[in-house]
Amino acid sequence: MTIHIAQQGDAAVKPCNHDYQVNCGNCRLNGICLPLALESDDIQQLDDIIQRSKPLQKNQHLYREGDHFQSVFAVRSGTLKAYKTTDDGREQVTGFYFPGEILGMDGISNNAHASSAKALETAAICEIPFVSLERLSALMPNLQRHFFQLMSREITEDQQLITLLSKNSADERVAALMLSISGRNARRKLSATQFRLPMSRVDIGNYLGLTVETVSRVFSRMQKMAVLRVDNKEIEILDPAGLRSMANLGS
Amino acid sequence: MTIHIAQQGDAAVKPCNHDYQVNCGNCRLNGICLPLALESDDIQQLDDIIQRSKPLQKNQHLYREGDHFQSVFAVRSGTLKAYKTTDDGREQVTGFYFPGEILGMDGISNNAHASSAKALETAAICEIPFVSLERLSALMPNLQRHFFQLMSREITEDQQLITLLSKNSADERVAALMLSISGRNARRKLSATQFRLPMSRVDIGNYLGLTVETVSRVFSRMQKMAVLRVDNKEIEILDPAGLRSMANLGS
DNA sequence: TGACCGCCTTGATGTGCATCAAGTTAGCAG
DNA sequence: CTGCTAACTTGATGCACATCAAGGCGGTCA
Repeated sequence: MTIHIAQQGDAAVKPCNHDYQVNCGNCRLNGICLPLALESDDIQQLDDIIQRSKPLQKNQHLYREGDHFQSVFAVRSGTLKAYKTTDDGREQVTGFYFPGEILGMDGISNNAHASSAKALETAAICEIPFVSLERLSALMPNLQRHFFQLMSREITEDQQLITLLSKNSADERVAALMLSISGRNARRKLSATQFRLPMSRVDIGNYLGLTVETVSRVFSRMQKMAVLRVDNKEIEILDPAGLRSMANLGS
Repeated sequence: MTIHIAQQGDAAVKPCNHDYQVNCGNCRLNGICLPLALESDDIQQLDDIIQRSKPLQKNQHLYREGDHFQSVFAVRSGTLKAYKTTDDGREQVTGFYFPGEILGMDGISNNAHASSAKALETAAICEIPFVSLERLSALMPNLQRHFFQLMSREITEDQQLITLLSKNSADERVAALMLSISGRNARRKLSATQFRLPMSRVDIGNYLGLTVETVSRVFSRMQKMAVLRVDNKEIEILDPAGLRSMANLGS
């Protein structure tokens, strides 16, 4: 078996050659992404159904509410936001998706995407055609189990957000989001205490059911309390314990 | 093939004889419940894994947050509420479950129930052991698909609630819940305009992120506007169009 | 370099719902 | 029936966050 190495001039014959060699087997996210819990033979099969197209640019849509549902997607790099548009034109951000996370599962129930997804920055995406995933799931119990678990996690996370929106103050909501992002960074072996927010204050507010002004004020307050250092989108968590107690979530 | 008819005296040998003859094939909910989209042979197989135990009394728990996850459940009669307890002891109701609906799917991700479920009134339940369901799903593509869809629907419904909590006024929230209950009644061929609320004002408020007092005031206001007739738990929708416009959801 | 624009911050004011408080009604046991 | 309790309603007051308004900062394009 020979391995084809990228060369000058390939671009003309192979679009997207810059990362054609990426696959689930060598992807550094495979410990947290869909291949989790699969044997290497199985990973190979999963890999065969996955499509990798050219990266999404900032603000490009991966799919839009109402689009025919065909695939779920894994984030390989970058960040996306999912959102619904209410009939009176307002937006509700329903989630942020970081590398290694799966989105699009809300489209399964009606064969149409229930929300839109757009890139907050340049993002590389793995597309997983759902019919292939179903076929494979029937053959690979571990994959079926894992996908059930992924959907179940989406449910529990939504329920967390419901509780947050319904019971927690502005301070608590923002603190909880910072902790969530911190934890997801840690899962990807990135710093849990220093990171750059990929989303705007508007998006944060929208996600947390707050206005921009309130989000901004909360950040200022946390900075004054020396819990966070905030420099525009750069965040440093100075006092993780303090932040956790502010979030008031316990778990 | 002989059909065994219930007789006096069976009780001694068969506990729970009062409804031992219920099965998915003859259940009047099979058009909206899990068996939906299955052939009758397949329904038989599904039926074989389903366990029907004696009904839950009002306020009894079906499962509690943290319990080991083994099964998902279908409601055959009665109503349940699912709720989480925050670490500071408060409750967050995450959903109400009516006949034909499935609950417990949030336990799949961690092999432990992420919420508690208790009966709001006497309720008959079908228990579906998850390992059996997985096994069967691998053999029956339609079942696998349908279960994926059910989980996906749970996700989209949670997202609806998120939007409701984050963007809508007290009036809109209550109106949306009334419409939701009305629609779910219609699905079960019951009246869409007259029904009895199985849950208390406290539960409604808790679910919608409001206090009891606010819920009560909204009901009074709607009654004054002749949109609803409210007599304690008895509800009559007098002006469905008005209620829809109050809910301000469009879809 | 300056002018524009999107994004963020900060302050002043307003309001929808929570909170507090005091009945009223329904269900139930005796 | 009488008394008890849980559930609900209604009113008065307060507050967290929205809204309105103005200004600062950073990036980009001519």
